Amino acid sequence: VVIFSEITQKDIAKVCKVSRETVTKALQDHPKIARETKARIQAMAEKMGYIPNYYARNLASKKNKTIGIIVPKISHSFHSSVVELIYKYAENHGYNVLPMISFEERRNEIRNIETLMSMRVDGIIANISQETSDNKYFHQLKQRGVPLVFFDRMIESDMISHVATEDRKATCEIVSYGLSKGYSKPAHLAGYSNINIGRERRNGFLDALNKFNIKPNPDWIIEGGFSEELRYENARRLLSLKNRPDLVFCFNDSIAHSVYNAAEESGINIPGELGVIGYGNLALARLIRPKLSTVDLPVDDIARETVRLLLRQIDSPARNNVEHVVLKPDVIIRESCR
Amino acid sequence: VVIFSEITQKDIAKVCKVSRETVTKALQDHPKIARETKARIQAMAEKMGYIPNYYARNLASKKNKTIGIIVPKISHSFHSSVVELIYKYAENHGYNVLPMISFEERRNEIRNIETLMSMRVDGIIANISQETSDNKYFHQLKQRGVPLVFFDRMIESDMISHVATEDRKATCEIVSYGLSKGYSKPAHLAGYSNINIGRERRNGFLDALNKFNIKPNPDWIIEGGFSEELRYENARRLLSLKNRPDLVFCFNDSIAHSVYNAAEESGINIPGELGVIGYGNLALARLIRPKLSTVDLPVDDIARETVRLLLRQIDSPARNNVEHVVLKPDVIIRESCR
DNA sequence: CTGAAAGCGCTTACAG
DNA sequence: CTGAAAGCGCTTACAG
Repeated sequence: VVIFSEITQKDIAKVCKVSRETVTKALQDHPKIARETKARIQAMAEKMGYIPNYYARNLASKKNKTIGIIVPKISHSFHSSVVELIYKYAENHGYNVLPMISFEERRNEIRNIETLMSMRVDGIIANISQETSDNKYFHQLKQRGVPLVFFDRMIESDMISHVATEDRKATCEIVSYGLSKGYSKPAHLAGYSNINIGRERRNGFLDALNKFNIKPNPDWIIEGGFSEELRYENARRLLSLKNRPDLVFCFNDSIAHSVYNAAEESGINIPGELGVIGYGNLALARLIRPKLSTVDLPVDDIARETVRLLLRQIDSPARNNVEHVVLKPDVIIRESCR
Repeated sequence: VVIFSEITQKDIAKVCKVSRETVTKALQDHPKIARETKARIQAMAEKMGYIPNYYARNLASKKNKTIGIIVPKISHSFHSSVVELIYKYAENHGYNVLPMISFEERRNEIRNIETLMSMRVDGIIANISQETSDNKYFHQLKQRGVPLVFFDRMIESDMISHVATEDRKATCEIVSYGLSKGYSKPAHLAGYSNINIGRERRNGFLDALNKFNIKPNPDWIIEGGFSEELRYENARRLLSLKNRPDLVFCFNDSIAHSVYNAAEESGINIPGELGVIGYGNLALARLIRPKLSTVDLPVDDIARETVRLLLRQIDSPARNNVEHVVLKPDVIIRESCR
């Protein structure tokens, strides 16, 4: 049986011989409706397969209990994990969540913002695309009074809450560890410096060099290139330099993995001739040999704090409560530099 | 500046000194509005920061151009990849997509279905939870005329379109390969048999045994247990049997990885004393040693076909066009059984 | 305890 | 080319 026409409260009202409004109230378990009437109406609604119209309800009530998440990708374990956790935490607080993907393109990100605005979501959580280099559109959100929290990738701002990690410090720590093990020619396969995480990790790297009185060699710092091909190409380029570095700090573990491949190709031994350090502690870090030293991000804390900051803004919209949470990542020493 | 009140078409109409309806039409670039008026209204809307109300628009127009996706998880690379690709393909066809997560619980899955129904989405794509053993709620969707397509995990039905893979055949092929290499005591760490993929892979395993005239040993078939702990426990249990199998076909690559760990623990050599076969071709399959023989799923094809079947139902709702697409996975022989 | 009134913001024929 | 009318399905005070 195909039910062609949509069943509305009006239909139920007609069958139950009450007014439309009574149906509304019975369905929301309103205290002022007679128990018997309520039961009758609810049973009938169930029987008729009534499902409330989300749009009509939200339009009339002006409540939606919905938050949006914008991420550049979900097919990466960090992103999918955080999105899943945010989804879970937000749902536990009674919110629907709408995940949107920007595919690392600013154009899509803007479209996502607009879609979520048009949906009048109660708040937005965002992790910016690689192409994003200002907060123009996100600031508009704030101007309209839409609660907003950044996590991970962001353009830092006094106006916008965020949950970040101490990347600079963790990087300095792990690179210092490497340098303390006797490596003296450090290179960096870097992230984009327009985005906080690229910049922080780069600065942490430079901090460590500074601590060891090593002058950074510009030839040994290569920015960008995250596709499999580009990662490999950058690694090869680095390793085929006639003045070759003996330690590589990589912006993320995938890049580190490409360095492994390029090193194997060139017959360079890790960690003997080349130390390698990653970032992110992907599953692969424990699987590749030698096991990769890297930095572990507190995924669960990031998700939980992000939701907490957002709900706080939603619950007390009057106060302009911008909060910046900075979480501590874990340095994980394995076998790839010693 | 915080914009407290929402800007509506009425506001624009007042400023532009035209009627509300004219604003509507100007904004949708209606051909019957004077070019000059249109431009004036559009400019003003832009200037005032007008963003249409999604709910009002959908309620009034009865169009939404939105599809929902329900998956049990996104923090697994197969799921996150397929969801991301479906998202992309659907978006390319002009659809918004709403991904929802059931967290492997039927209760959540039902709630997701209801939410999407209340949103009157144009169609739903689903990958069922581990707890789901009938199509009761999904059939209701069909009864209401909501286009629906299953992919990967599903309860097969003549009433519901789906995109599946030839798991049984691929499994038989790869297990036969293992048996042809001299292993003779095959075990199976199996998926749940209430769901197609668990059943198909188990049947493929049995087909292969049958081909080689090997009687399945019930002690060597263990069903379920997907958490890291349970996987490891099952693997240990299997390997500590006094009559130990010499080949294990695993429902997925993660389980195979646990078998590696358990084997290492017990000093059992792979592939010498124990052959291991996985399923899914996760990134880890190439990273662990020996490299894992496994079956690769055509993720991109799955996503594309799923979207295609759904759009077909949306575009011609009158016909009851149930279609079943079955895609061919690739057997990938590496080093874990020989 | 029940219902009539007013409205949410937008769209779609229709008339002029 | 522009606007008045009717409506989408639901909710929220308010009156009785």
